[in-house]
Amino acid sequence: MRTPEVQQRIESRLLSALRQAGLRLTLQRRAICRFLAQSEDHPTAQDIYRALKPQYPSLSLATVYNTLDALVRLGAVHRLGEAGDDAAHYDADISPHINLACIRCHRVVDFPLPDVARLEDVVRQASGYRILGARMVYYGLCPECQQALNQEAQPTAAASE
Amino acid sequence: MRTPEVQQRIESRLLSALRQAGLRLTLQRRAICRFLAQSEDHPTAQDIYRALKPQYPSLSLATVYNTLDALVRLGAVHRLGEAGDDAAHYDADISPHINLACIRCHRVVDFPLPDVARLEDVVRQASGYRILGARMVYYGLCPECQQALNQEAQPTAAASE
DNA sequence: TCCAAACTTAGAAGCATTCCAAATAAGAGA
DNA sequence: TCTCTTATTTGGAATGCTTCTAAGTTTGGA
Repeated sequence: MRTPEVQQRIESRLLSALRQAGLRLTLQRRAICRFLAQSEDHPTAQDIYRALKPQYPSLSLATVYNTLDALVRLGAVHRLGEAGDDAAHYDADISPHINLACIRCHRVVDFPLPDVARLEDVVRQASGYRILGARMVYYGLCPECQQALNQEAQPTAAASE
Repeated sequence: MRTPEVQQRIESRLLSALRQAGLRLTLQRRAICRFLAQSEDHPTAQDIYRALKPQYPSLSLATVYNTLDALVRLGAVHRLGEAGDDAAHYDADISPHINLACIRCHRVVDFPLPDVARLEDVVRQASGYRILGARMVYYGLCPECQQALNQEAQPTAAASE
């Protein structure tokens, strides 16, 4: 559960990014930023659209894509492509943290990341990049999928229980 | 430039992964694995298809997708979604390394990663994941795009040169 | 050599994402 | 507060990546 303080901080950061880029803070953009700040998982454009449509009946899917695109271009939001489903997922938490991506069930869960400040400095100086955000991705099998794979391999032993 | 030894190692690893999974090593799959092992950048399915079509005229795009999907499911290849263009990119180098993703020009370049073995152990033990590969993603602006943005901001100063 | 299962192929279908033109709303200035 | 300019929203069409399907082909074992 993301604490209200964290939500508030993320929402403010997203709105600031839009404002500083000279973009207008429309009702729709505010709603999308608020939703991104609140959601713990990594929603797709469709997820956001479906969640906000009831409260904002005029909302268009194109607007969701436009806003997400603007936020990604500003570096305020990350676009994730590890999920096996074809839709892009978005993450408003751009602080260095680990994403654990299961290659079987395609879930992507967060994991706190120990200090990487030094690493970031090394990369910044050697590459010349202006670094806006970071993300460590480990690909693997989550505990549930490891168990499921074991049961698939020996189905009789488990079934005779 | 990827050294021939590295190419060979990657190609062998991909073929082994397919073999160990009980999948057949067809001519097409061998060609796709070889191409993945050789390409330094992060090709899309289309890139692979176009590159191999001349030499394998019967090759189908569906086969490319099937093979890539199999390799991703086996954890032998990573699917990247940071590129802003809509197609998924694939990376056969699953050793821990940094991807520098420019949010403006969408290029994704590799960067060698200092030792993260300790970090990986911490994550493995705390999460229960079976970790198959890792990738650090820094989002930011590459040197060229920083320069381009500066010129856009002060076009007259540069033009009066 | 023969067979069953796995694989490839081409094209159709599905769906995420982008594009477009008309309608609307934000924000600056009077 | 009112007006105006311009960015933005909207819905639907278009694009293009990816998946699906059925038929033909190939693989590897017996």
